Amino acid sequence: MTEGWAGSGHPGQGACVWTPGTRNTMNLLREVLFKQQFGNQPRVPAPYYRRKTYLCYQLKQRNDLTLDRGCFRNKKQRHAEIRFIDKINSLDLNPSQSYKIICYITWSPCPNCANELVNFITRNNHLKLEIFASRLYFHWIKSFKMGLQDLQNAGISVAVMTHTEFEDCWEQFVDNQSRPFQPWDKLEQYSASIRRRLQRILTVRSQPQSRSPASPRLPRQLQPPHFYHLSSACCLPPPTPFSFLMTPPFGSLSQAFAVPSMSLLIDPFCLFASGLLCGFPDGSDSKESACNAGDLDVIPGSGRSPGEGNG
DNA sequence: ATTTTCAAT
Ligand SMILES: [Zn+2]
Repeated sequence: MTEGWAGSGHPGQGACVWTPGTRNTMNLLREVLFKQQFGNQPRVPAPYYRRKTYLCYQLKQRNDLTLDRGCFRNKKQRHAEIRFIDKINSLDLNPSQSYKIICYITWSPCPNCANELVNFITRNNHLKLEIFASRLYFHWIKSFKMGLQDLQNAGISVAVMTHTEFEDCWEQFVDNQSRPFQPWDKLEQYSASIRRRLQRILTVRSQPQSRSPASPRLPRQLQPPHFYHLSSACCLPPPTPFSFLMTPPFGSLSQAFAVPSMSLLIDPFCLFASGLLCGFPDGSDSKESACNAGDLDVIPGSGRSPGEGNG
């Protein structure tokens, strides 16, 4: 029985499974697909294509023996991370044995998936999960940043893919024709920039009110609740940051559940800097990303129109 | 130096 990429048609549409002991029947990623989807360029190189989410995982024993590996893409609304969790759960791993799972993912997890991953790893203390993301998914939106923080607070290591991880991914998951990994232009430079951005996100800023020097970091149980768990719709990124300004009524979204406020979903500073809005009463996330321009902290829409860069 | 990103047409 060959369990290959599920889904409609071409490889890369669904999941692939590799079983130890047998021949490697896992459908490998094609080289172009790997470079297109795992590429960490800040913008998609021309000609345009859409960068989707691919998750490649390696399940390892304590002695570094790989027990399982596979690659997932989302299936409609079912994100790759959820399919990955389902897959690991289906393996019925021995709870008294410890495992390590390495994940290479093109986009970092959304808030809902981060929440599910936290629940998953909390229920499975014998698993050590390491996530390497090539790019940060909506990294300027507060709920997405909090999701990444939650991952780390739950003991899940979150890092940005470097040459080492790209190379390992190339060797483990790509139909590489036995050729060595050849990095694309400025791979390390892009990786370093994204890593700096992730560092800023994962660095818990001290609360302006609580200045107790004895408690540098609150335990997870005492941290304020987040909003993304109310509905998966909360983690849906707005099509454009200001799309809600253009839709006359808020419509079904606000009726379905109590959205605290749109300002909670978007970095206030992003809107503030855009000049469209000003005077947020809750300046919890203001001041951030004002400096460090030239990194990923640059404010979208604050400069000239995109696509009109250097010339 | 930098976004349009687990689409929907
Ligand atoms: Zn997700």
